[in-house]
Amino acid sequence: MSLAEPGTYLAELNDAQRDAVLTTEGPVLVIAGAGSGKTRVLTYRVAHLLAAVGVKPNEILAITFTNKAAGEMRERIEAAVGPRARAIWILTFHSACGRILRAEAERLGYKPNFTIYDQADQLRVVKQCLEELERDPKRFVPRGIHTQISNAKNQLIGPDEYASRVGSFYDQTVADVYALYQRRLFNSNAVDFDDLLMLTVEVLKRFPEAREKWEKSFRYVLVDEYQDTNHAQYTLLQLLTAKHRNLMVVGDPDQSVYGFRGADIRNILEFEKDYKDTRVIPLEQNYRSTNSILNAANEVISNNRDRMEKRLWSELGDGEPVRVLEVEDEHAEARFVAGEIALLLELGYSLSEIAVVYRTNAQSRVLEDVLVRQGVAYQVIGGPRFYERAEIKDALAYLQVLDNPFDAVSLTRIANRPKRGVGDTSLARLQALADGMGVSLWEALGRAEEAGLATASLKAVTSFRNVMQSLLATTQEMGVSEAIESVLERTGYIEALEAERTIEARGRLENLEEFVGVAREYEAANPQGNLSSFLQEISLFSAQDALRGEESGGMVTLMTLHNAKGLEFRAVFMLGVEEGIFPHTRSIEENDVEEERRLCYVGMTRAMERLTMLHATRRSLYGRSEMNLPSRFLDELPSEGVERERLRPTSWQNYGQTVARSEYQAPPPRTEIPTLSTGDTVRHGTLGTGIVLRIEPDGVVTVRFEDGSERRLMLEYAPLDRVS
DNA sequence: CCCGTGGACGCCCCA
DNA sequence: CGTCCACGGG
Repeated sequence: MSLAEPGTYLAELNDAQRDAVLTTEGPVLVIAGAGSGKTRVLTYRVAHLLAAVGVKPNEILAITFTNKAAGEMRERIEAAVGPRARAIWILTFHSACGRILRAEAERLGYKPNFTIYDQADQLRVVKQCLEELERDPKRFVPRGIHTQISNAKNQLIGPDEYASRVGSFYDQTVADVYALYQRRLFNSNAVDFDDLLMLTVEVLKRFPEAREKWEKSFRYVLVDEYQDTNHAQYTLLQLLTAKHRNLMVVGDPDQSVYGFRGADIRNILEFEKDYKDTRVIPLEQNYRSTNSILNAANEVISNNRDRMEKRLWSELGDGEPVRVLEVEDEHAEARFVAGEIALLLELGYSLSEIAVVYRTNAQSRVLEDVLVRQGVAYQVIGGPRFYERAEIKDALAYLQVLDNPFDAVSLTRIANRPKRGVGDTSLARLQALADGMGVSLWEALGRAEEAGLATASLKAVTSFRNVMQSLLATTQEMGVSEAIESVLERTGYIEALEAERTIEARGRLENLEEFVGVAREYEAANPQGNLSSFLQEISLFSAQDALRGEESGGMVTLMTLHNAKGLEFRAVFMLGVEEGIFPHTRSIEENDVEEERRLCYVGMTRAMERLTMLHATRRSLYGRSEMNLPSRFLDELPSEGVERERLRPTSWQNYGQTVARSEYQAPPPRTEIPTLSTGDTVRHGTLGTGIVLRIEPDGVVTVRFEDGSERRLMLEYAPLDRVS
C-alpha cells in the first residue's frame, strides 16, 4: 500500500471499515464483531492520519491488548509509512502508564526507576503486612485480601477512601493492610500492576500541569478491545482525551471476558452516553470463519440478555459442520485430539494452524502427556512462565536491586541465593532495624553491626553487601546482557548451580543462558535501552507475547480461552465443555454465566474452518472422579450445521494409527538409553537427524530436526541415537 | 541454618 | 492428585 495514494488502501476496505478510517474527528465507537478486520481498520486509520491528515507520529496514542499486537501493528504501519512509525505511541494500557508514570513519578514522591511487582511479589508483601498487623492468616487469607485491594485500585479507590467506607471487621483489616501495603511499596520504590493505572490517573488529576502536557500531546487516541477496560482505564482515557476529543474505541461487547479483573462492560455499552456526538460504526462482515461456525457462535451468544444485537455473516460458505463430541474421560479426550491432529496433518494442515483451548490451565497436562508421547511439537501459552521460574526470578531480582536498591522484596529474595549464610533470622533483624530507623532494608544492610547479629551472620551480610556494592559500581557501564553475566558470575550463582551436578541444575543453567539471550535481543532491538527500560518491558510481558508464530513446521498451540483472545486458527479444539468446568462452578454460583458464554463465543470464533467441542462423561478433578453433564452451551447450539457424535470406548481405544496404543500398553522402555547432552547430533527412526536443544529433568529432550521443526521427545521411548 | 517430611488445602481466568 | 507451607531433627 502506498500512502501517497489513499485511494489504493481505501479500496481494500468495505464501506463500514472505510467509514471508520475516514471519520478521524470526534468520538467514534466501532462495534467490531470477531474477525471483522478491526486490526486492519486500526492500522489503516493510523496510516491515514499520518499520510492524509498530516498528524505527527508522536501525536497518536494507540492502545492495544498485548505487546505482541502492538509490535505487529507498528510493523504494518512502518511498512506503509516508513520509519516515522517508530515515534507513534503504540502500547498496552500498562506500558503506556508505565511510561507516563516514569516521567511524572517524582510528583508523587516515587523515583523514575520504580520496580513493578508481579503477583508473587504482591502476595509476599500482603503476607508481611498481615504478620506485622498480627492478623490470623487463616481468617484473613492473603490472596483474598489482595483481591480486595486490587479491586479497589481498579475502581480508583485509594487507601484513605477505602478506610472511610469500611463496613465490617473484615473490611477494616483490608483497609489496614491496604494502607500498610501501599506504604511498603512506596518505601521500596515499587508499584504493582494496578498502581500503574491508579497512580497515573492520580498524577493527572492532582497536577494540572501534568494533565495539560499529556492531553495536549495526544491529538488522536485509539483503543482496541475497549470492552475489557476497567474504571481506571476509562478515567484515564477521559483525562487524556478531554482536550482534543478524538477518541476512537474498538470493541465487541460479546467478547468482554475480564470482569474478574474489573473490566466493566458498561464502558462500551454506554459509550454513546458519555460522548454525546459519537459516531457508531458496526462491523458485521466476518472474514475469518465459515458460516457453520459463525451461526453456531451467533446462536450461543444470543442467549445473553445484556447485549447489543449483532449478527455476523461471512462470504466463506458453510464449510465443515461444527463437531460436538462426547468422550469417556479426559484421557480419551486427549487421545482423540492427538489422533485428529494427525489426520489434519494428512489433510495438509500445519501444526501452527491448530489450537487447543480450555477453561483452566490445569487441563493442559493430560493432553501434553499424550502429545509428548506422540512426538507432536506443541507450545503452551500461559501456565508456568519463563519469567516465573525460580532461577529467572533470582536473576531478575538481582537486576532489580541493581536498578533500584530500595526494592526490599527483591533484596530479600536474593540475600541468600546462592546460600551464603544470610538466613531469615538475620534478614528479620535487619528489616526490624530498617523499620526502626525509618530507612530502607538496603541501608540497614550497610549498618548491619547495629542489628545485633551473630558474628558469622554479620560477616555473611557484610560480604553480601560488598558484592552488591561492587556490582552496583561496575554494572553501570555495561549492557544488560553483560550485566546479567557479571551478576551470575560474581555472586557465585553459576558456580553453585554447577556444583549441584544434577539435571535440574543443568536445565536452570540453560534457562539462564536463554535469559542472557533475551537480553542480547533486547539490546539489539533497543540500542539506547538501559537496565530500567529492560526490566520494565519484562515486567509487562504477557502470555500472548510469548506466542511463537509461523516458525517452520510450527507447533500446536495450547492455551486457555482467555489467552486465545484475538488469535485465529484454521482448526480449533475446545476441551472440557462441561457443566462445572465451562461454565465454571464458581461462575454458576455467582450468577456470572453470561461472561462464561461470552468466553465460549470468543473460543468458537477463533476457528476459521474446523471447530470441535468436546465433553467427557467422567473426569478426575483434584484426584476425585466426577460425572459431568454436557455444558449448557452445547444445548444452545443450532441443530443445523452441527454434528453430534459419541465416541464409544471400542472406537477410541484403537483410534487412529499413531494413537493405537492405550496408555496401559506403552511400548517397553528401551534397554539402552543414550546419554545425551545439549548440542549433540542425534538420529531419530522416522524423523531423521537433528540437534539436541534442551534436556528436561524428566527425560524429555527437545530436538531440532533438519527440516527446522522442533520436537519434544521422551528419551525413554523415542528411537533416538547419538551420532556424534 | 538447612533440609526433609507430613499435613492441609485447593476452588479458575490475567497484565 | 499436586503443591505449598509449617515444623522438627541434624
